[in-house]
Amino acid sequence: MSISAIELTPVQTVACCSPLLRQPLSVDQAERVASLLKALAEPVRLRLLSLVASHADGEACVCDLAEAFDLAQPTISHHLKVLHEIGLLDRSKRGVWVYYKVRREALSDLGALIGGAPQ
Amino acid sequence: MSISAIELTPVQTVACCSPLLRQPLSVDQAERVASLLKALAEPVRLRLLSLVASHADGEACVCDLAEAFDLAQPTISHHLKVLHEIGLLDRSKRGVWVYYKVRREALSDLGALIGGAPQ
DNA sequence: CATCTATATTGACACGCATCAATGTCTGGG
DNA sequence: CCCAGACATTGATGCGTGTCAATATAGATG
Repeated sequence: MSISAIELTPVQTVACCSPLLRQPLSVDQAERVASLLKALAEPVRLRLLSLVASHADGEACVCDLAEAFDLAQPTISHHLKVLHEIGLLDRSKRGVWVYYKVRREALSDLGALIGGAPQ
Repeated sequence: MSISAIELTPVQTVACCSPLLRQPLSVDQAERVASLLKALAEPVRLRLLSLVASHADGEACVCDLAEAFDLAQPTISHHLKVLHEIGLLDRSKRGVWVYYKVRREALSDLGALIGGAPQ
């Protein structure tokens, strides 16, 4: 159902935008950026991101992550799915385990979009 | 109820944090960062920010801003209040008009927190 | 095939929040 | 003093979403 063979994550579709303050955002741009930020703007997901990043090899399986929270396993899976779908987490299945890894480039693109070009 | 006489905006209370990925966020840190991002993660507020920034002198009054949206005036006031309260917009009243101005430093702090230190 | 474990999906519920109409507050002018 | 205009506050409503229990899927092992 994707438009082309090239798969673009939501992050990539806005990473090209001017920094927030350079010119008025269009309605479409604002909605795309907002949905990205909404995905980040959740305490559990923020902790998941930083936990994954701090893990050995920058990777962590769901079982490692779920231990750190007082939440049901489906809830953790849900949050990981959200982060994966917007392109902030890579997902790789090895055996029975699923490993997630932070896409640092995506996060820094988003940071630059908000804070202005890092240059 | 603040800890000291120095008034810190929500942005300033997290701006000192390590970048998101350097070490696992505490529960408290995650909640503070999340509430900041929630304030940003709204299409109307994103457009308001970029509109104010693009306005002459980097300032705009509510009447200028309200014109750009198909929303009731109280809704715009509500969004401006949210952005002001987290420290992303400065507020100054002159006569009957209220002018808002982007605190660029606050935004760039937030961007750095997400995207890693701009260095 | 049967079973166990790791992870994902589904459906339901409760809570937060964007929005509006109505009303309040403040300032300037006649 | 009263009116008009700019902006804020309040209260109500509908929708989005974080959470869980229950269930499904999929890989490993015997």
